[in-house]
Amino acid sequence: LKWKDPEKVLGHVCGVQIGDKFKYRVQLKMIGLHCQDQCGIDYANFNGLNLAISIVDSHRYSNDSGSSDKLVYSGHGGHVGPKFNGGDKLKPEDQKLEKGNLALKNSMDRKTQVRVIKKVVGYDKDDMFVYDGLYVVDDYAEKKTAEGIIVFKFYLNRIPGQPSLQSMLKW
Amino acid sequence: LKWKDPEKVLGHVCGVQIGDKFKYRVQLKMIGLHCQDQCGIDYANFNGLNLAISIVDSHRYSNDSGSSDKLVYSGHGGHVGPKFNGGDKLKPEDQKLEKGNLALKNSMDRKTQVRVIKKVVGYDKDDMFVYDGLYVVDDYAEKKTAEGIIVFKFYLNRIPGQPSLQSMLKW
DNA sequence: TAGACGTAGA
DNA sequence: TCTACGTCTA
Repeated sequence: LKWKDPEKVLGHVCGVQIGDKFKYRVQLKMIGLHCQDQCGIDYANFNGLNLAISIVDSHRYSNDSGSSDKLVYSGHGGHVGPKFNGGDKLKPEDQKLEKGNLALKNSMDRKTQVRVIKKVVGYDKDDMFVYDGLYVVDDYAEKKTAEGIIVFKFYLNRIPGQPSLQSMLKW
Repeated sequence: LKWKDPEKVLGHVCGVQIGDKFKYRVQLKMIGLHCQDQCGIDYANFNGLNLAISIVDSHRYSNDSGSSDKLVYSGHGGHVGPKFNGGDKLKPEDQKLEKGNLALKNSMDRKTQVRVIKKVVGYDKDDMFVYDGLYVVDDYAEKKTAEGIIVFKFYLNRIPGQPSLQSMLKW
């Protein structure tokens, strides 16, 4: 269920608070938080431009985030990341600035909000997807891995004024 | 939900008739017809011996069945079959007589019943999983593909006396 | 048709 | 940890 008006799609989802937890990706889809079954980057076409709507950080790629209000999110594609289906049997390839990667770049250009869902490992003996709130893509870079493969890195910053994930999670 | 007694596990499932249709694999699991999410061969350990319980023919491997009461079912493993996840990017390898393949062989030796579910393509504009009834594994062979890869073929025959799938499906 | 930061069982 | 005859979107 998607609309062409960014104002009705981007940003928070009605009824979902920061810290809300979900066990399955399909639940994120059902409530409209992240409308992709497996893909980490959801996006839609708004008046001819693809903008990112939400991303899920499941730690399948190497997203070395520093502080809690910064997030480094890897682009998708290229069979990058050690936990991919097919594992290390698939040869890594250059990632391309297309699909979700391009949408994230467009979101950077337009400074639009992106919802972030993080997979929290070992919460209450289980892994959970947790809504972390809204971020903005401030920068991106083409990195080269040790094998010489191009991988995109998107640098997101959490929009200030939101309650911290820690406080909402109540560990 | 599995028991150690083959008589309570093998054979028909209470309430499920030949020709019953299901859209999703998970439905087969919920009613106990085939308790695997993705794997085509379900089996369990009965007094130390793994026996096949049910198989799903989704046509991902090349199962060239002849008549309607015969079924040639390919073993699993080895990244065989053109419709595999990862597609043709994964190198095919020899299949091994283990897991589901071994269970099917054991079922052959013991002449135990195996439930068969077939994916029917284009039924009522949709693909459906249809319960086809009970078969027995009569033979198996190690085949070599054109690339020299070992693939198992299990030759199953439908147990006589069951209503035909055609008659129960009411095309 | 191919790709995707899934998911459960062995 | 790895596999597996899935399943949806683009």
